[in-house]
Amino acid sequence: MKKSRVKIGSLKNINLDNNICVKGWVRTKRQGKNVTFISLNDGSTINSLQVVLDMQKFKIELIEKINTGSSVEFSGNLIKSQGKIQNYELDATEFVLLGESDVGKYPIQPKKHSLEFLRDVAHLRPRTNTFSAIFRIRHAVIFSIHKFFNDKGFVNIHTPIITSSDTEGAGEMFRVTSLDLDNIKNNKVDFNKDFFSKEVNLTVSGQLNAELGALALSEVYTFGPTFRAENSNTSRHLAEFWMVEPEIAFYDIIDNMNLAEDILKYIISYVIKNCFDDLEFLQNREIDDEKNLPQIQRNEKPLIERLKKILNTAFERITYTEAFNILRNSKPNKKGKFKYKADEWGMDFQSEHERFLVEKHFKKPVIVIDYPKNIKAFYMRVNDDNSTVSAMDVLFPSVGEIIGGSQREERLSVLKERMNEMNLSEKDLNWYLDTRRFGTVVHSGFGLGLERLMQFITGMKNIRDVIPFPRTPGNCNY
RNA sequence: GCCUUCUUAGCUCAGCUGGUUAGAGCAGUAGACUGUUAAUCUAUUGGUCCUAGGUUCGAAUCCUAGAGAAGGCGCCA
Repeated sequence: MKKSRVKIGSLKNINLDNNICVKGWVRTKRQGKNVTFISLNDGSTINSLQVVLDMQKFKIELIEKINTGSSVEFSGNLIKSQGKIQNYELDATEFVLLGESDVGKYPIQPKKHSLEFLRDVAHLRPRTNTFSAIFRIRHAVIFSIHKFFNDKGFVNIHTPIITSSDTEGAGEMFRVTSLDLDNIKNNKVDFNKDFFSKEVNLTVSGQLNAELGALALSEVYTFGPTFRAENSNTSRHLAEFWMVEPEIAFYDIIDNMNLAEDILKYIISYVIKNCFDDLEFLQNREIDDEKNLPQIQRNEKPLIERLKKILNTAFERITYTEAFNILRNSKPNKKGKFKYKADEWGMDFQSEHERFLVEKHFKKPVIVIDYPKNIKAFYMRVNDDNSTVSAMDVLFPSVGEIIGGSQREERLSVLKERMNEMNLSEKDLNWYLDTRRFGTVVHSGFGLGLERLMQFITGMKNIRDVIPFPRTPGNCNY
């Protein structure tokens, strides 16, 4: 009788001395004269299963074909382990080698690889402990986001990936076309002949479409890929990344801040509860990694403590003007330590300023609101002072801006005026303005960068290591 | 896009102010040993020193250009 497969992650719920079947990929093999030990992982947990092969029960030629990277099905008894590291192990009675692996050519060796090298073999890096942990956590984060919104009665709206609006000014866009680019007549592109009869691009944000949903369904969110063709070469930027964008009718900026703080805490507490083993692994990895760094460059607290601290900390909420004054009067500013001096109200904060506020001054997440209107987008609601808008940025330690959002401008005349100021075409956005023409309401929303949040939760320093297949300038493999 | 640094074996790295035949650990291979834990021990294979020019009697090492990578900055999430 063929036994059904048990995932290695569920073995802790199974009684010892049960006969079971497991399938997975070999991490390491230690072959001996009497017994061979195999460390088997199937991706369900960071803890690989030790499989013990009694050499007298099997042909040695068959055992020799089992190598790092090969896939094997083992059947046997789950028994108490004689080893010190694991509580139980599989005493194999039979096995089937499902897929061989040429260990001389398999790039993932049973040793520590650099993250840079693993990026080059991104198609195989999920086979490592680090990346399987990260991708399990990523799943938990995604799932918790949907659960958070679902439990609150939000409706998930799929906003389009291909879009004709390039109004947001959120960055350079990727052009989408079905034209034969090798045969353009007169070097002049006629978009009337293109698939959509107009110029279209990959979306940089689902916000404007989400607003349409909010002004009908009250509470909505989009969660999808967004694309920026900016030539950004940093450890915090991707050309293709995932963004969560809730949009809520009848919410003002205070409600908006509360929602942002709530969801971040919810996600983090969900991950601590459901991915503790993986977090612990990443925490130890980080500690190990930082041993080679000078004290100043190390994290003050281990990963899990940093996450827990977020849960029991009320985020600091300040206005742009308050933040500006703190920066202007700060020591580094007076001593000229900032690369960009904070001396003129209206300036945009640079990452060094954000880092000072979060890491040095308040030592906790900070929400900055009421930014000068000149440095913010057209759809943000103009405050009564007529010089600031009801924008909010949530700043996190180490990753910086993790959320950007605002109360939206619901007054048709003010919105039109702002679009005029910024030279945006009313005609192209008529569909958007209709929401203000017919039953407009106060509403708010924000965008949460999934990968930025992932960086904070996993402690990974480079954003390319928290997404399975990173897209960056000059890099689109796999 | 800008600034800085880096590129040596499959991987992680050493290689001094230019000087003969470029080294180590791991992986691989052969063997030994063993309830092991990234097992251990012995032996051993393996190199377009990123690429193209240049300087020099002589270049992994110095210079120029290019490619790729990392960190920082800007744009932002």
